[in-house]
Amino acid sequence: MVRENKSLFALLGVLSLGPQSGYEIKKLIEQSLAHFWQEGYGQIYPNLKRLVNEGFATVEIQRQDGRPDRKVYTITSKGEERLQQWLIYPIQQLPKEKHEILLKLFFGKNIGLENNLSHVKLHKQRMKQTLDVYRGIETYLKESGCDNLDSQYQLMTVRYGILTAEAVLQWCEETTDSMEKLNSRDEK
Amino acid sequence: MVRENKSLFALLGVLSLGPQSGYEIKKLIEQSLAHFWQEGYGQIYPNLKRLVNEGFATVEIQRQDGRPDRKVYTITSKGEERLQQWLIYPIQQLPKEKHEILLKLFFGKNIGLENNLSHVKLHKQRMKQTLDVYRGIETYLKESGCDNLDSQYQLMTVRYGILTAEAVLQWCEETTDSMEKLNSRDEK
DNA sequence: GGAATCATGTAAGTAGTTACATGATTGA
DNA sequence: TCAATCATGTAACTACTTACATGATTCC
Repeated sequence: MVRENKSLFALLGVLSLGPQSGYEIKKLIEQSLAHFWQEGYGQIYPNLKRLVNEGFATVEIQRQDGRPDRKVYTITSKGEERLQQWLIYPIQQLPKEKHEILLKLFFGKNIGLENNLSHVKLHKQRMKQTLDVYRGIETYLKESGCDNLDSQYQLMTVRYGILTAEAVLQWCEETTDSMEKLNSRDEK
Repeated sequence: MVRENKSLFALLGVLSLGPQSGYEIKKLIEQSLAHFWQEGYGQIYPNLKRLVNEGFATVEIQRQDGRPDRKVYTITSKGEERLQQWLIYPIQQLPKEKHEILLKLFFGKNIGLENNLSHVKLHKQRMKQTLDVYRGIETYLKESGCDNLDSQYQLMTVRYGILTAEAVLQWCEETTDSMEKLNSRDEK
């Protein structure tokens, strides 16, 4: 089976929003896709080169005074077709996830309860912050872009982040309770 | 920053449950850790070798008639110490997730609504099946191991799977609704 | 007869991360 | 003066996936 390079499609997708440089693409991914996708420069620059080689994008070098040159990438119609093809193609698998906290908890018996508890507490704290960020984005998208189709789709991805983050917070509370019960049972 | 090889700790963790062969470790991971962790043979066998080289485990070759030899790995006390050290060490980051479905949805404007809708429907169907599996495991763990500490920790990891899967199903319904509203708005 | 299970492993390729290199400008 | 931002990229390394190789046994 030939593995498709998903980074390539992430880049094509971003370019479908408008011509941009590698640097701008990175920022956009960090700001808008971060909760479900991430790319480093080590992936972005070589893959942009590849997109141009294969005719899915074109480059134009822009001189700037005082600042480094920019290389602005534009999606071609061939690139748009390829993107649409991929967007329509059904997803083959549920994503494979790696959760360090669950790996540690699974083997929790090997260490004291307080140590396990502190992993959960830290996770909860981080999750709360993340949720706040998502809620901010949700509010912004609801206010600004009711009529904008792109905003509607972006809202759906943010809602995913919110609903799952809330579930994780609920799990943190439930798990804290379970651990405290285990603790009081031990003391007897 | 030195990256820690988490596969090594997953293997040490499994070995902390009892001596096992690479083949058995793979099965155990598929059965019990699958929803938050996965390892292929390409990771397992070379890493087991490494564990032995570094004194975290020992090997014993068991001859079997009619069947291939087994290499049974046993965790050493040095390995147990290393595992505990890692188990206690705080997690540095929330996991970075890559959700193909959200990546596709984010760029959903490029294709027709029905195409986006079918991604969500397929996802919902798969998620329902996954949830059923988790609920089965939950029931089993609750019945069998109330007194067993390992079961208690395993239950916490399964609960994570259940709560997040339920949230995702909720999201699927919400998203289906949103899309149908967009559709009827378009028709006007 | 054919598929699945038991059991070990390697090779080759793809993906992803981190650190390094450069250097001007802007803002606190 | 120090950090951040703008802007591009590579090299080295680590992680991960897939396919290949072997071969007996057991179950349908």
